[in-house]
Amino acid sequence: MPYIVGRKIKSVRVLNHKIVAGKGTKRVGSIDNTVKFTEILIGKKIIDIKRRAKNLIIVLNDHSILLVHLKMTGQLVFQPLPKSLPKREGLASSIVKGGHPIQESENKLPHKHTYIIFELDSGTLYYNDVRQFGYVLYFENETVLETEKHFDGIGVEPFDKEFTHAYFQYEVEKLKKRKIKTPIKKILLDQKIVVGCGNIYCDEVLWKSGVLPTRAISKLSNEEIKKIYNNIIDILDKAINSGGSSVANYLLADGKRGNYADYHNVYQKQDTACKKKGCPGIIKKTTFVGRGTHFCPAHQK
DNA sequence: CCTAACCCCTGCTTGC
DNA sequence: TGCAAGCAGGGGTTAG
Repeated sequence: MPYIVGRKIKSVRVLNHKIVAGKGTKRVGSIDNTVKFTEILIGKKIIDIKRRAKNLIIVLNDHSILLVHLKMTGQLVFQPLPKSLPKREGLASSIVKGGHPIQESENKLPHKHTYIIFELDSGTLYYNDVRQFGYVLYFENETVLETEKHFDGIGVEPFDKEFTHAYFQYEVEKLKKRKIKTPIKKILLDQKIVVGCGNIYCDEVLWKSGVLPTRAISKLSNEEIKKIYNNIIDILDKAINSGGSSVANYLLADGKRGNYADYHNVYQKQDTACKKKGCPGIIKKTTFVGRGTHFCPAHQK
């Protein structure tokens, strides 16, 4: 799994400066000089990869950091150097490759949406991003991440021991007083209590919990809060174990697609029968809190 | 302090 | 068949 840990960066090519400039982030223009971004990374070794919410933190040997956010269509795909071929097959192989590409054209890298190419000493790491919403930012060290408050105001990790039922219950109770009418979907989407529930998993969690996305948090029962808590962990766990949903352009690090979409119960299931046992409902889709929102009007209350 | 609206961007889908 | 408009969405910023 950690394909790139321990590898050294030999060269970096930035084909779209916006990805490294930090526009639309809390770090506007900190490094907007593509040359500087490129040069500062050469020779550094990748020693660790961490994650905080939906951010990827690539740690280098001098403890500088690449902060990566893929947003919806970003991809970080690693292709190892091809294994050296036996002498006799070497020539034949190169001929075959000329006329009959081994890979599908869409898998060929780099392609028109490849915006950064990291040459490592064992292969190549590509940053691709059709919609260019994502970013790869350089930080001198982890302290800078903190001082620049990049992660300020975001909630706990769903798989952290901090994320207990008691914590979730307590945080929801607090909001019940301040944000009486705020719908539960908005609370889950804004990442302030717990991170990880994007639009797909919000809809899935609420479907499984039998709670309408529009329901005001002040009207949630303790039992419903507990269901939502359990389902956040359950659904995110299952999604991760099946490699994510790959709804748009999401890929695993080796370029393969995840298959959690096969298990979706509501997301993009509008006008189909509700999959809850014995439920007569037909899944509906609306726009709510600025997002496509899917729910079963029969069993979600 | 809050919320709603807008912005970034391209590819796919829909409608005429 | 073509073309334009609409939609998708994480999360930041801006306006009110």
